Amino acid sequence: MAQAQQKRAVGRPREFDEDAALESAMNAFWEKGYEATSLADLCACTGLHKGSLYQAFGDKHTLFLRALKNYADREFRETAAVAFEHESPLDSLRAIVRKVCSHAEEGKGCMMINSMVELAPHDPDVKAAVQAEAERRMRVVGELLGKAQQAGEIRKDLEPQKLAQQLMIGLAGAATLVKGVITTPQVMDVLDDLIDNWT
Amino acid sequence: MAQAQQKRAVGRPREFDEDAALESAMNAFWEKGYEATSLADLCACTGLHKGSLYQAFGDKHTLFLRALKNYADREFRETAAVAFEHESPLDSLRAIVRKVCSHAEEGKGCMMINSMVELAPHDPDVKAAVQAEAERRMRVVGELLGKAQQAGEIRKDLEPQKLAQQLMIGLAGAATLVKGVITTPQVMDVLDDLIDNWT
DNA sequence: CTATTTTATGACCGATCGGTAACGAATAGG
DNA sequence: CCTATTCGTTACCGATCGGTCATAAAATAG
Repeated sequence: MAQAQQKRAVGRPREFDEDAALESAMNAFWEKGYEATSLADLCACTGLHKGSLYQAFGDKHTLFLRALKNYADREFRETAAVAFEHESPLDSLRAIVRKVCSHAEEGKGCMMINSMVELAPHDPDVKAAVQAEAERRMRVVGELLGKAQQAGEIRKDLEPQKLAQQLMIGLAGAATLVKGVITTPQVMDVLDDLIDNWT
Repeated sequence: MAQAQQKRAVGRPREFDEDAALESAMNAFWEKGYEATSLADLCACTGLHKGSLYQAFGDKHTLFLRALKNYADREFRETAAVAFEHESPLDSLRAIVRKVCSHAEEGKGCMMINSMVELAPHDPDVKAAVQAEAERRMRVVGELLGKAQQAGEIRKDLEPQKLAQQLMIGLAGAATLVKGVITTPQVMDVLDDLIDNWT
């Protein structure tokens, strides 16, 4: 395993950036959902042709799974980064809430939630991906809640596990309701109040 | 305007029950969403043919709006009924939570939430319907919260409006997460804890 | 009876769906 | 140079999409 940067391809080289194409596809799926995004849409937003898409990513379903994974990883990375910019665990939790809410732009919501609602009950692959991501986030949030409790920032009579579930449900509801019935600032306010109940 | 029960139709009489057909279509949309439910699916679950469907309900989009309205009205009716079986406003709220959670069966969720996530950002009609329904529910929940506060069942330092928003977000999150990452009993438990924080 | 109106049925429509095959262009190894 | 291999492009595939239409059946009105 010599070099990873200069991939010594044998045939004709790629003329497009695979990551950029994946990013475009991800945004299309994020905005319109799986069923409503056609191959024509994907070709339009990536600038590629069907053949290239298939050769690079496989069929629509496979491409969607990669896009979803890409979304999950990037959001997790960014959220974790934000979380550890603060000394106080509680401040980190509040920062996470703000980050997630601001990321769930109005009209787009959270791709994870969107996919869970649209596909999870009928698509085992999506369900597994969503469950894995939820578990990962629950772990991080649970740890932070434990630390916050240990630091005396949260009442000791509350179970961290329950609080983590409460927060996850709150975030999920937020990502849902921003799609039509409530504004992002409002939802942040409500979640802040929710956390206030724990102090 | 004589009689409503015996409709004196001039031509050939309907051979199917319109309400039953609407109910079947509603369940199909509820379970699979708008895009993923084809006309063929609707014909299969109603037992009708395309032509009959069109003549009775108009196109797919119109039928969906009627199904959504039907869902909203029935759920609202049932929820309101459950709410007023209790003397205590707080008990009514808890009953509403249980009702909504149990109605949002695992794998199907809540049709209102499903539609909001899938369509609200791109479909003005659905957005309006969802907003109207959210407003209606907020009103009921807000009233109950006010009464509960007045009855001393909820702390007086909390704003009913905020609590109503918290509950709506919680219910939305619940209806979302039951589709893959959490069970109905768990979600009920968490929402009960949420309300406990208010007492 | 005939005429009219409404329904049920199935054939049919163009458009679009996701996916594939064929072929020329561009690179590397020899 | 030639060959092998990969990529970009285009044409094409059958299936399905939502939606319409012609026609026959079933009722009432006269």
